[in-house]
Amino acid sequence: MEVSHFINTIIEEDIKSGKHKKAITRFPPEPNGFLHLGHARAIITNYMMAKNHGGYFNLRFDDTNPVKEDISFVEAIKEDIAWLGCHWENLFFASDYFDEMYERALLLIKKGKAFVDDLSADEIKEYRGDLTTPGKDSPYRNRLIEENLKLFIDMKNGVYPDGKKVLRVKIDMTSPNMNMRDPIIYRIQRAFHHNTGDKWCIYPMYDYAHPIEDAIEGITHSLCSLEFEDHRPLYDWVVENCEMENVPRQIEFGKLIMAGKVTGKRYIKQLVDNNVVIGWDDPRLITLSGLRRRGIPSEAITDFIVALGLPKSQGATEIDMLDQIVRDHLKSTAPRTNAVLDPLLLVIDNYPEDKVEYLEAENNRENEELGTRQIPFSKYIYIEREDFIEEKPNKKWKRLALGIEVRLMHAYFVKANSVEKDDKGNIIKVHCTYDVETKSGSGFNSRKPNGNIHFVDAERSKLAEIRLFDDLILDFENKDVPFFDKVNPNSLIVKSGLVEENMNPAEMDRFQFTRNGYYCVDKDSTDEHMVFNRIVSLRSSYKKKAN
RNA sequence: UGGGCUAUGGCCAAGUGGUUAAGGCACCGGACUUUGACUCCGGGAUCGAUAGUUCGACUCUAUCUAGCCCAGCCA
Repeated sequence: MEVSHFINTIIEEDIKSGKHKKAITRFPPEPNGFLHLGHARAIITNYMMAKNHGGYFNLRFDDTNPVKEDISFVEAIKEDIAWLGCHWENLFFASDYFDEMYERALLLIKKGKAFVDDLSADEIKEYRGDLTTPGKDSPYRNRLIEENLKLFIDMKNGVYPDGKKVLRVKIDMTSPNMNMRDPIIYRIQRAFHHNTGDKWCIYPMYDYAHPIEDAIEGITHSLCSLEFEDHRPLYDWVVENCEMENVPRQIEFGKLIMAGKVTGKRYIKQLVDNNVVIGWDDPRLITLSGLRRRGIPSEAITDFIVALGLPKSQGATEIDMLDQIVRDHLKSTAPRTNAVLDPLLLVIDNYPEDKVEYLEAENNRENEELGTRQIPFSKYIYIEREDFIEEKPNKKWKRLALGIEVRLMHAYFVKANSVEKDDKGNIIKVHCTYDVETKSGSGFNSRKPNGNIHFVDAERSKLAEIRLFDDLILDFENKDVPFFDKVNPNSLIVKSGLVEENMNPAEMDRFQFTRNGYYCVDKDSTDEHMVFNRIVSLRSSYKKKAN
């Protein structure tokens, strides 16, 4: 796929100048949570940059902090990335490189570039200064190399308790860039690591580990988000001072933010823990697993990411943009089928009592390859309640009303004559007559119907659970209201609807419910109890005109 | 208040000194229509502000304003 943005330009120049023969990239998630739409930008960008420039892309789990990570996320992340179609050449773990990182740290000490600091966490914070005040050197900064070497080895060998000492690098305590004020590169942390077990009690910090990981793997372009811009000088410092053979280049791009959508891990976790959503893969979430479960095609996500480009500006993209791309993907691939979410019985008084006709209906007018199906039609059918009104309200009304004639798609014209109501005045039945002359496909065109509506045969249809989704959080930007008070109580609407009797879908099958929207079979669905998720509704100018 | 980054129509976003300032989403008209869908046609910005440089600036300079990021032994 063609892409054009500043990073692509940089890579092309590096190849043209001979600096690199190809691009090697990586996606380095920390296995501490689920991936969401925002991550898709990083994944797809890294993947495509490598693929488009003769190279390859690695998946590397950045597992340098065992207390925050969990192996269970590793499989979930792999599944999400595979789903996006971004094939990784190698699967690595930062922990694979712990030995080499340790050796490089020894090298820094020997070069007089790193020292063991005995200051407490609070003291280190105090010595660091703040945004406007320069920091000052630690009193331990000038220890002898031999002493630093011994101390660091002792740290590694478990001589000291957690937090007692750290290894820091000597740069500049007065730097305006906080990251350069003698950053800590190793801390003591007795925690079981999913990969290295209890082998280590010291773990490298991100700023030290990441550039080494990239260099070891021969990454040419290390793409990450904007908040790491301030870390780039340190990244370069580590690569240089650790004397890494390969010199990767870090380039930052803007994060993808979706307007009105929750992406913060702690917020999603709270929603999950409080059963506001049914899990990390709830279709209302924009986690990749949620989008997948909802039925969004992964190709639509790729197209969406590419369409957005790769800006450094900050803004929130509206979900409508993704929705429209999803519709574009589904319109020619999803078979049409009729479903009635809110049934109203329609009795065709002049149709024979026991007669059943099977009418041919194309599965997709835009894609004949999807073929046709036979749909049953009889005296008793269900239509959508909102497709009938007693009195036609205005000339715009293109549905059924008393005295008005519409076409039942693929069947006949029917004219409504009377209604039956219950005690409360609710319409429970509409009586109509049909015109046999108007059968679909007969070529009849001597008069036009007032509209076209769909239906489902009353007896020959199946019940199904249909889930509709709305915004999970209302008034998202309002900071005055606590997060949980903004949860939309109606973000999930469950309908008991009727679908065609021939409906017998497999998991993840997608359909267009005629005149309504695109739906996907949910993982909760069984043969006895079908469950559909609305992926996205059809566009509609109806409600807008009505108002 | 120090440093880094960003600022183009309601939203996203092209554009790197000379274009009527791309495109998508959304919105508003209209055509077509056995999905009020699809498709098609039409509609809107002088580019955060100000002052400069220049024959000419969204593109260069200066100042200002606004937003985001940084003071974890997180990543």
